[in-house]
Amino acid sequence: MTPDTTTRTTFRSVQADIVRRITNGPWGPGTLLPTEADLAREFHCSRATINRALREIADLGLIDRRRKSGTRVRLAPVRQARFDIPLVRAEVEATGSAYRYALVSQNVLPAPDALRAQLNLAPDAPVLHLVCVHYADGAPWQLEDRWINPAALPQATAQDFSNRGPNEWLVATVPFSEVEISFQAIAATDLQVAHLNHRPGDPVFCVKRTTWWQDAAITHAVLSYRPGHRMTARY
Amino acid sequence: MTPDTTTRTTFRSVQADIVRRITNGPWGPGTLLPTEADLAREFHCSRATINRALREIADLGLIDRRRKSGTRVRLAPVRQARFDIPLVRAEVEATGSAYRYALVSQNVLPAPDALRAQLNLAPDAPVLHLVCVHYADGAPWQLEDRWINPAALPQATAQDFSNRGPNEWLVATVPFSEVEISFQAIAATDLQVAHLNHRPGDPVFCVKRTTWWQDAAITHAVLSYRPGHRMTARY
DNA sequence: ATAGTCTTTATGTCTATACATAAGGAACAG
DNA sequence: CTGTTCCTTATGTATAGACATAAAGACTAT
Repeated sequence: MTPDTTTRTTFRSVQADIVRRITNGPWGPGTLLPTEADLAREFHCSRATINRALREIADLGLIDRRRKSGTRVRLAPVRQARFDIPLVRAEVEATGSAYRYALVSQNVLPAPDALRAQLNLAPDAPVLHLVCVHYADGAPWQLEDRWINPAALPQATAQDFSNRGPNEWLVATVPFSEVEISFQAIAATDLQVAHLNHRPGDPVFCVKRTTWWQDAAITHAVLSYRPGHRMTARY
Repeated sequence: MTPDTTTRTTFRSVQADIVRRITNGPWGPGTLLPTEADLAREFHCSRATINRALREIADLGLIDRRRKSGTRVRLAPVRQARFDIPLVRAEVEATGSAYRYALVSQNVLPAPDALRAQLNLAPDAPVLHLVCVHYADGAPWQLEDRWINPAALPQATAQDFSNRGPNEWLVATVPFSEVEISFQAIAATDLQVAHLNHRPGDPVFCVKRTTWWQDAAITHAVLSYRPGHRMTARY
């Protein structure tokens, strides 16, 4: 248990040791940890090193830190899963498949009520609606049902999306300040049946994403995947 | 553009400024950023402050940092979504609902082939199989279909799960070194129809989680949710 | 009791400095 | 031309010391 003094103390070794004590050692859920100063003395290192170790452990969700109260092991460790959200092109090419893109439709129309609420648009505000399909080795991979707010992004209306997906154009063009992303299972609609090899009512894995820039909603997209798609993370 | 010198320079302000320059300013994709030393001079702060700001921006996935080569804005920002994975109890109580737990069945049986592959078990290895339901205000919220490897966790067989969910027992009892978690949409099976208010074939949002401790598979769980469930994150 | 104020304390952050380490690039040898 | 060695450089990390800040707890006046 005595820290090694022959090798240089690194924040990673401190971190690993503390995590060990929390997960299978003496510091069970609810335990109040020693202060940074005490730990620094114990590990023969500076407080900054302890601070960094503890800060990262807190990031993982294992401990809670509060000024004056100190550092406490969480009762229920709120572990977080991190999912990479790549561009579809990268996602497809990562599987070793050839990527192809196709634009299905593009038009400007008054915003449907549900979308108006989601993007906080004025009544009768026009929106740009795009439907496109992303293919992996010729088979449909993802259907992109996208709405862009032309009030926030006037250039979008004049843009040509026949060769390049709107998402690729957006990430390269528009900064964003906030994104909300949600995963859910829905029953296949006509659009998904027509483009994704689904049968009507099939379970479809779907990602809905809304993006804002400085309090203005930029775009909302419904990305639905081919049958059997999973989104995986390890930690 | 000149940094503010009247107020104290904080790594957060540096960070915000640099992110601004990347997202809507002069530092487009592929740009090589000035070195930490140069930025420290520009922002009138120490290199440690710049380092922390850049390190966190790299964590977000906006930039790539390499020794000697320097810091470069990523071509395709690999944004990551972080999802909290709370205990069901916490998840339900966070919605303001009353949590209730029920054990549906508990028995030891030979592992089905698919599970044997997933957990890397010996042929005919026995596993503990549990089915339980988590309720929010009396309505079913989540169905937990869990398999525990008694070879890795002998105490599990003797444990009483009638009042406390296996997940709560597991997180409080077993450390883990690795978790794989995946989200997908499946068609409702008999089990989900019986316990979750689904109709047969309905789309069900489902989370599959496998947990290892020191190369031994501990447990595998299929968590399926009530109709309409979404998993949401912002960043 | 109760509300407001002060003290104490643990974490949060910044600084200056030092050394470690990965990796690009130049110099060199074959 | 090709591979090896060495130098240089940007990031990575540790340290001591200082001050900032949130918040618990004590103390005080009503």
